[in-house]
Amino acid sequence: MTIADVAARAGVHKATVSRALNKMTEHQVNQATARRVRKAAQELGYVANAVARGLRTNSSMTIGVIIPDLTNPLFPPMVRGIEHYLAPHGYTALIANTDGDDDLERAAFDSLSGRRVDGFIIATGRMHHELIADAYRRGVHVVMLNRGTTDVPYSLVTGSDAAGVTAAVDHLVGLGHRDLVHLAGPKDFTTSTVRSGAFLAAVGRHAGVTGRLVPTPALTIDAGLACMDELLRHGDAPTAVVAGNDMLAVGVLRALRQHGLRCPDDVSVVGFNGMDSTEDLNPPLTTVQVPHFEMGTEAARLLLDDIASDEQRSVTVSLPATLIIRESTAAPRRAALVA
Amino acid sequence: MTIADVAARAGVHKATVSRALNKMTEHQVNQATARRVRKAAQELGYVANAVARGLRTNSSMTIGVIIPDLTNPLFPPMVRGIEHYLAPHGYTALIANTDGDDDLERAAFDSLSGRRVDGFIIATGRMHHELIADAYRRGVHVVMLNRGTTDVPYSLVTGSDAAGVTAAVDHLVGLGHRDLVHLAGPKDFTTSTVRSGAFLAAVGRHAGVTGRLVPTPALTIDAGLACMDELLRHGDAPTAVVAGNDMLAVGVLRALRQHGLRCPDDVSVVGFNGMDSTEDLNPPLTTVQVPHFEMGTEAARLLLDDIASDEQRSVTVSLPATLIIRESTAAPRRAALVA
DNA sequence: ATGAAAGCGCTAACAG
DNA sequence: CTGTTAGCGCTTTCAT
Repeated sequence: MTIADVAARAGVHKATVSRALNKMTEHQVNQATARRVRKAAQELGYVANAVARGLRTNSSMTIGVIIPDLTNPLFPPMVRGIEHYLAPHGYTALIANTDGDDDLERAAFDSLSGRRVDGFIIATGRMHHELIADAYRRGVHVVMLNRGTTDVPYSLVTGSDAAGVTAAVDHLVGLGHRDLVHLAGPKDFTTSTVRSGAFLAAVGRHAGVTGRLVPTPALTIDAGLACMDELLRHGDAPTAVVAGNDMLAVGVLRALRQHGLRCPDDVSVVGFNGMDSTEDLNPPLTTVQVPHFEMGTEAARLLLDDIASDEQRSVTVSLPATLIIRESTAAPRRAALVA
Repeated sequence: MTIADVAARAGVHKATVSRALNKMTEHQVNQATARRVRKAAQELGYVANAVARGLRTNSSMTIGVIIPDLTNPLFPPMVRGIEHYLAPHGYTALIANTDGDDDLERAAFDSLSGRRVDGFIIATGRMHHELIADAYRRGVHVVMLNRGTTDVPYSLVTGSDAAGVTAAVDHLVGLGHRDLVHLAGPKDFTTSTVRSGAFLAAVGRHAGVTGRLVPTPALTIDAGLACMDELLRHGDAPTAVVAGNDMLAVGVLRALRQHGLRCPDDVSVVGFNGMDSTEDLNPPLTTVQVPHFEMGTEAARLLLDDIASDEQRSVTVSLPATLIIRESTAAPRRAALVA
């Protein structure tokens, strides 16, 4: 079914059909004709060929979304947020997983470019990124999500990590903790840097409180397990740990259990991200809730605005993160003994 | 950058460029010329326009994937499996979320059809589905994933739910349970039907064991909570429940806690699906592990095969599900008292 | 208000 | 082996 079939059935020219069926141009055509055309289209079950339109208009009405790992519960809500905003605007998201692999990322980017997506939302985010610098040079529309790049002034949508970390530290100190550890995540993630800085600053505001930074090689359960295990082996354990994300926190919980320690009795743990499942962990995890869905919609809005106006703004939108207090944090026992 | 630019720079005709750059036709062109063309393309940073190619070849090299809820941990691994198979074959997935809403589903299907996807993988799955019947009539390539339709003979990829449920029941009965409940999920999901049937059959194989079927309005934490709460209020609780999925199981766990009951001491619980997080629930959940990633790759393989041969096979691939025994199941205490 | 004609970037016959 | 030509389905001037 093509536009020609509809034209034939309605007894008009192709161009008239195009005009009648297009929201922007339907006023240019006689009411009665338009109705006749729509009827014909309906009867034939005609669906406009977006590919042909794209070729002609040089716009595909699609957005490339690059995600490191869809399996990480962080990202699906963002993707939903993105689609939630795109769909009513007639856009579709092409989603590509990269497993954080540079080559796959490049391949995904090229593949999506070849498909002439109108812009990208990129939720990857090493700090230095050849790919993104390239894109910027070529004038490709991009909005960064979750993590930014320092190389290039693309717009960025994040959770307000700093505020979240600060709230976590204040909460812990308020409970009486004096020896905190922050499991910081990989050094080359901008989020890690921001959170680490906020952690140190927050700790510094409280007299008599020490805060240690422990980098982790990844943001995974295994990394959290390994790092906490290390700390425990050296008899170096703090009374409370602020994990860089919920996965690390789960790893910490496992390490504690393996060493016969209990949370929060022996060590308090705060997660980061507010994955749904944290409520049903053992114990239910105190965590910093980040508004992932809204981050997605916001990124999509920014991108579509940029595309519509064909400019490349450079704003940073930071959505509020809030501390959810559950059962993995309590007053320190060991500190009481020491005192 | 178009094919014409490359042709000019290499001093050959557009068609030659097309041939040189296309894996299928590059043998038709002189080695030296081909090298010259590739060099020119490289230097200009030429990326073939997939839209134009699609218009010409009437194939978009793109697959529509329809998912009810990306936030359900069940689906991301399937999506990754799909992409894992598609990418090396040059295909890209267009993913659409439907929230299980019929209208959104229709909208997604139409939108993807307009984009001329070469086929669909549909992971939705009410048993009767206007949309899918339509698609079948129109000769659209579809593979069903996770849940099937009874209306139309599309190929289907599932986990072997029946085997999983049977293993769960045998495990429970082996522990000494004689009174089981299966939280079955909505009646109009094929998975619910399959699991219910398997549950009854498995129970029937053991003398002196009763198995009750309790349908739930949805496969959510809240539904699990409500249904278990209901059972508990009526003093009607079994010694063990086989939940239709992990979310329901989490709900059951919460209901138990609210009634001051403990798992597995008072009631044993088995989940279904093997979401990652079930390992860190309180208590770690015994569950039936379903191979989601492989289901995704398998569905993609089936679909691409159908597309390549332009036929519509009608096979059902059922991938083995395995019982993972953790701490939410144990011998019944109450039964011992009764005996 | 409608029709005619051109062309988006590419591939596939067909010639040569 | 390479060039010529036509056309995929649509939108967009330009006429009328």
